[in-house]
Amino acid sequence: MDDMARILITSALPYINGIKHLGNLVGSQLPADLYARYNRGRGNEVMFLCATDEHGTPAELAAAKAGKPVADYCAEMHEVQADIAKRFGLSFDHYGRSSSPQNHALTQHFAGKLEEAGLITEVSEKQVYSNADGRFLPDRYIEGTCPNCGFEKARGDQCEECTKQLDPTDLINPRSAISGSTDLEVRETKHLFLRQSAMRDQLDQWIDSKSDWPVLTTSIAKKWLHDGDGLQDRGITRDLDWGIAVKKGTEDWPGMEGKVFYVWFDAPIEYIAAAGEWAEAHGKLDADWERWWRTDKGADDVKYVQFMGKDNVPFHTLSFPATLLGSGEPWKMVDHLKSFNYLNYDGGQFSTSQGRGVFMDQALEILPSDYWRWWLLSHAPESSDSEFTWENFQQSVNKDLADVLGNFVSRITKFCRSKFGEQVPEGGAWGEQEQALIEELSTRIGAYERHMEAMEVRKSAQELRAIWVAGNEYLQSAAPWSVFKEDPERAAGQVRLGLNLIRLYAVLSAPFIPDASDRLFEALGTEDRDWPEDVAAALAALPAGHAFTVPEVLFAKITDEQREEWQARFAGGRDA
RNA sequence: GGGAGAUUAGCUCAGCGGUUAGAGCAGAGCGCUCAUAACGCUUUGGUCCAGAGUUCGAAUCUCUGAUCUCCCA
Repeated sequence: MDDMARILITSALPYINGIKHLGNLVGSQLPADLYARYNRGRGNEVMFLCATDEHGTPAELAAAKAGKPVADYCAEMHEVQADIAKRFGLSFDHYGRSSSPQNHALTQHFAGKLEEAGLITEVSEKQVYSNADGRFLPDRYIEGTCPNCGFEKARGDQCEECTKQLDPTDLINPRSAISGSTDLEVRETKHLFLRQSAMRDQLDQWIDSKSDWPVLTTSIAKKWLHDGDGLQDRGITRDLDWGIAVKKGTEDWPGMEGKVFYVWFDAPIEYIAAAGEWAEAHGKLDADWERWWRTDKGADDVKYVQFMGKDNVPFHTLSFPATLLGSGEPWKMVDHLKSFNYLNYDGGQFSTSQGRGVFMDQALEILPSDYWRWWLLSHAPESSDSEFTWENFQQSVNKDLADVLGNFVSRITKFCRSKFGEQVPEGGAWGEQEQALIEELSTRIGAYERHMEAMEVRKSAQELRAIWVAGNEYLQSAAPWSVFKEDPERAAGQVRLGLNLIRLYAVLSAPFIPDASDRLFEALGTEDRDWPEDVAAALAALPAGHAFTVPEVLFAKITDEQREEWQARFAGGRDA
């Protein structure tokens, strides 16, 4: 076996204002978890990090709507999201918060380093201030009549009716989208900009060095780098209360009093800060997290993989790298970047605002997480958008989980119990059929490993399913229920192999369906979760005489009645 | 307005220059009876969005167009 590899995995940070839907889940956190669990299963050292993204105007508004101080609101919502993530089996080593002290310090540190490197400029801007709200309003929180088409609810950044891009000052009868107040004025305010334009060549070279990235990813980055005037500088501060105070490291930043960093700047830095939070939570030293993130402190042999939705690619290929490279410090940069398309819901989009589709908490109310994990991962939107329909969900889950895998476990354990009792029977030797099975499994497991390592999620699922099917094919052709009548000893050997197949399946399936896998290990009375480097040896792991119990139904089927009920319930309008 | 992706069997998708285009599900037939009316075997089913071009040869490359989705302006 190869030396143990070290894998750093991050998934895009979910925003704090509400529970995410299944489309969000399958776009980053779930495949990241699959990859993390697989690598742990292979014996690699894994650091899997995620966090809630908590700053910005939407969080403030959501808190105000809930009638709570924003810090309290975020703290509560973080707990809610962390709890749901845990119940979905997302195996983060740490699930942090972008509002953590670690992220405050690190964000201010990066800003200071970028300033030292001459990559920060101060720009004076005119922004709309609402006297009634007592705050500056981001462009999209100003509403008015579109000067182009007359649409009355145009936003300050764009008219959704005629798609014309607008400046807030273009609007006729502008008003605050928050309070409706028309008592608005334009005020001068100063902001810091990150000079991404000055880093274009450096970023370009870095992208060029990633020859193994998908064209989809590099072409998006290249377009941003070279289109028009090239990569634009971006504001990294805002006039808000909720956020990370603008400082140069630990020192004040003259002229920036009362301002905070813009959420896009501090959010990706939380990937790193989350490792710091992990260290604190586990009583570790700084060196323990720095060996994942600082190439001068041990991270030079780390493989770093990011998971995200396609819309997040520019941030991860340009903005965040600009921060890291610009600091002049030896931070670990991403090695592989896996992005996903969108999952649609029954002929339309999942919609958080309209409550259309299934949200993570609702999903767990109606079925265990493994059902969702299996369907979502085996239908992950990798090459294009994919679609969730209840019919497809019911069919796939019933066939794959209940019939192919669940029933396999059931038939072999129950047959053994009735003929040999609840322990692994002894006697019998492997013949041609068994050798053929071992060969097929070896080939298929090899393919499964290659797909997993390439992060080909759907193909991995297909191969795993084929591995389950191989067990049914073997049983069918070996037919121990017939053999038993003439040659009980030979049947015993076949059953012993079948029971060992269950353990093998529990090991291989754990990344997809961890809870079911745990139940199988429990029923088999073993904690031997070693990856099958040698299939023949793995199929002898449970020796004759080893006691087991027949597990309860592993996956109950989804009935037509259930499907119809859920279909109606989730058609639109999250029950408020 | 610019860019990207998609369009292959009823459904969900592989295949991305080389024999008669594949898988799973659904449909049909047969077998088995250990099992969650489960499993196995066989099988029906396709102008590979349209048109033009390159090539000895195209689902696969090029161009044009259509439809859908997303991103950017």
